[in-house]
Amino acid sequence: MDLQAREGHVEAFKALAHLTRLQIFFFLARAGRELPAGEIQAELEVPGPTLSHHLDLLRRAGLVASRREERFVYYSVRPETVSELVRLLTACC
Amino acid sequence: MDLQAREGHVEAFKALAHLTRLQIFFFLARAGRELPAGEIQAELEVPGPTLSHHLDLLRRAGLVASRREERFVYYSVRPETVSELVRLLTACC
DNA sequence: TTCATAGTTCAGTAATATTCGAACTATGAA
DNA sequence: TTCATAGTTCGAATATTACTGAACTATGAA
Repeated sequence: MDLQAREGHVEAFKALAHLTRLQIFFFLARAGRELPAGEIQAELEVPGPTLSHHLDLLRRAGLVASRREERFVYYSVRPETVSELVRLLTACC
Repeated sequence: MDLQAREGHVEAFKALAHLTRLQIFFFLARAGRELPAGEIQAELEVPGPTLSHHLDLLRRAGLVASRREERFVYYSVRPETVSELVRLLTACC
């Protein structure tokens, strides 16, 4: 196991290092399906621009995927990235 | 699995969300034993106060333990905290 | 004592992140 | 067209983190 700190890992941990973003991420994970941004907003009661910013950060970190369909933008977790973090942390201990 | 975002998880992810700290953490993990601060400093070539600051953050997040013995302060990873993160992330996907 | 070593705390500055109103883009319906 | 809905981008204020030289504490050796 290589156990090397890479910039990508830092970005992923950064994305999870904020309560609102962690809540967004877990809400998506619990849902087990893609959700439109508006449904996340209704759950977390955060202003639109703030939510958009957090979703963008999660997306750039590779933790969620986004897809536009008609008037909605659907977000979903990307399990591969999560697995990579699990693999990394499991290699530690 | 509860999959609830708690402040403690945020703190742990924050601690890992920085390249130097991730390097410190992995260096300790690879060592597989406690190391004095000076040995970490020799490896990472970071100024003393900066290293001290990062170690303090990792310690407050529960990711490492510290112990003074004579003139040295020994740091080691706390596997329980890492396991908790793994449990959390595994519950996602 | 005095000195050297190991590490931390202080304090000021620089850099990054967060927040969210206002303005914008995109899509579909009337 | 015109309007409403869904969401993003901009911009500027605020807040938080990061960095590190200087000064400090703690321990052991001479």
